[in-house]
Amino acid sequence: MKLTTKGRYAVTAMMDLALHAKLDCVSLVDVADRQKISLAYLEQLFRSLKKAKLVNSVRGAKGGYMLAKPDDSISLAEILVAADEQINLACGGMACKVDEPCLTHGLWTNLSNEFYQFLDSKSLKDLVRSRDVQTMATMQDVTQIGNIPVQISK
Amino acid sequence: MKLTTKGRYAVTAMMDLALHAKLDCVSLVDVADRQKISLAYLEQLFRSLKKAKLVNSVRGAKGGYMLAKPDDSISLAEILVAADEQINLACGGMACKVDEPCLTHGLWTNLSNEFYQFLDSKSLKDLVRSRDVQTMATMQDVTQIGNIPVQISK
DNA sequence: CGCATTCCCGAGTAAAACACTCAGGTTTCA
DNA sequence: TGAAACCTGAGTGTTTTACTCGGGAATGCG
Repeated sequence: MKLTTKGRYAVTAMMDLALHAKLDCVSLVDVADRQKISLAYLEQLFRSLKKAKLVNSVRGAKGGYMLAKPDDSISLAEILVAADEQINLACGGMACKVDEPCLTHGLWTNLSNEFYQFLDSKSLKDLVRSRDVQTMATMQDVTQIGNIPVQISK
Repeated sequence: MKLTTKGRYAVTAMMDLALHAKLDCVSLVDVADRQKISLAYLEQLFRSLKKAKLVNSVRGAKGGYMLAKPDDSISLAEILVAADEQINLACGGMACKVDEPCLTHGLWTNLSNEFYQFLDSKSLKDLVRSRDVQTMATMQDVTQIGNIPVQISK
């Protein structure tokens, strides 16, 4: 009943993209820097996100990643699933057979479904819009100015 | 985002108690048998459930366990928490400090709370009442007759 | 051209969590 | 007395997690 850091990082990184990759693509170095996530780990993570068609990539110098879809059509559930974070509380294997399911089998599948619906109803846009995310984001940008003095204008 | 078997077993076992320990206490041997769970593991599990005051125990021969409270005042959340199943999606340690929380910090705490409320709104009584649980339970009882020919009457 | 930058990829690995098991002890009923 | 049950701490193999590492391939820039 807990989230892996992979899932958490995936959401964080996607929010970072939503905040910074409006016009241009963003390099993972920047994301890693802003969100304090290991670069190598992020690269691995973005492989999954790309495979799930949530981000597009631009290779080579000045390359990076950007959202593959508008932020209001990417759900929290999608991101988590892309990061191997299966939203499935159901009983795996063990004594729970198809012909003789365990007492709680139905319970877990129902809960999983309900929970999935819930997470699927939250879009990346919703997340990014919240007040505290906005203030956090500007704080991170301010800190960034020291490192990257050029503001994106074009 | 997945449940441990410990949490699942805890709920299953509590449902078993709710179904069978109406008047008398039920031994873990019976529960283990009906629900196909290792006895030793169940014993360990019931330590936690007892510590959480969800069950009472009767020691010695003819002993066993019973619910410590009426089934409509035990929630799914309580059971899961008792089984060390923390309902907490929040970011643990890492780069997320109190003075400088990560972008998603608020998000996870909110989600955790919502999810907890949800699980806390489901009582053991609700779970046990569902149609498929009832049919499963009677099936298990029928299978039991071979092993324990005496029906509890008093 | 060449070289820094960036994405891309497979594999490896230390540490933690999980899902148990075991060996013994204590209490109680018959 | 002895079997049945709860009680307890410790141990252990397996799996998962959360990374790291070494190298490769594409691309922009001077």
